[in-house]
Amino acid sequence: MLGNTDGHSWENPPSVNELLARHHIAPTQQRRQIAQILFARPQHLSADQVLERVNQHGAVASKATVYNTLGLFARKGLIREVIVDPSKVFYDSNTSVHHHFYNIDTGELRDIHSQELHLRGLPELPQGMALDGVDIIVRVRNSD
Amino acid sequence: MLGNTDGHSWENPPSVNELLARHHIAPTQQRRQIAQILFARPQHLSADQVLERVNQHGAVASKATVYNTLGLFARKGLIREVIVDPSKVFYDSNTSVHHHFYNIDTGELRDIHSQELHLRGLPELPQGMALDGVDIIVRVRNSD
DNA sequence: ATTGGTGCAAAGGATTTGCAGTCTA
DNA sequence: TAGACTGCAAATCCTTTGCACCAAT
Repeated sequence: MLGNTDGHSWENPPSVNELLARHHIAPTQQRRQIAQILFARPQHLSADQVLERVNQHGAVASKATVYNTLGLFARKGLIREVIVDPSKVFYDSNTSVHHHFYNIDTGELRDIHSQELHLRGLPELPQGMALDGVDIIVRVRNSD
Repeated sequence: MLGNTDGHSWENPPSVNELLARHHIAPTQQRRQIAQILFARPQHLSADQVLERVNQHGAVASKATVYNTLGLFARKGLIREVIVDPSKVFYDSNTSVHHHFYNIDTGELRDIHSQELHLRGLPELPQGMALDGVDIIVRVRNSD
């Protein structure tokens, strides 16, 4: 795979500055740092985890800024919100089309590549509605 | 359709007492009332909406009891939790296999019948995991 | 008597908000 | 200097918990 839908390749990732520019987001210190963490590799992080990591080596961003930034990135299409757990939102730095395994025992989230799972027959949308996205979540639990 | 997976038909619904008995749930006043509301028809309700409706004609159940009861019903398989909105859980009184449209503008949740949408190639589950369920959420927004 | 169920209020946790201070063009 | 961004603390909202009371076996 050389790239994804509206994005970049993970093999040869653009700089964070370029990423932010591409999505029309003003590059501030904390936005760059947060993007740095998110786009180090495809991953699923909660706001709390991002907050923790961004401040791991000294204070960089406040809680409010992390929430604001993640919300902004999601609205701008840089990252994807994954809603699988009522208690917190995950942010997925991989925006290519794919789906998820969610382990309800451990809270672990794993990708399902889009080739592994296909939908047949998306029903027509109700009047006056536009498609925003399709989420497929395969919930699993530990079988022991 | 005469019935659904582990359940009952909506054309000829069993009494709430029978429903509770079938799922090994002790029939108390408030559980009966809550079931009454949920199973009046297939629908999607938040805990708050259930609380509101159950107490519409005089106090019947407290907030804690509504939450406890909905959690219990979900664990026992009487209803299905639908997680589409980070801010609240919906409870679906229709437990037959089906999926959902979710309007991110209005918060409205609508069924997609399982015949309208099929999955091809459920990937094999990771080691030591058992399938719990598959949720498909088609997110839509108002196109105006 | 013991077990389970309920109600109330308080606690909890994730997220948002208000607002003052900062930065940058 | 205006407009955008940040930080802190307080506020909010949904949900869970602790604990005393009540009901049924």
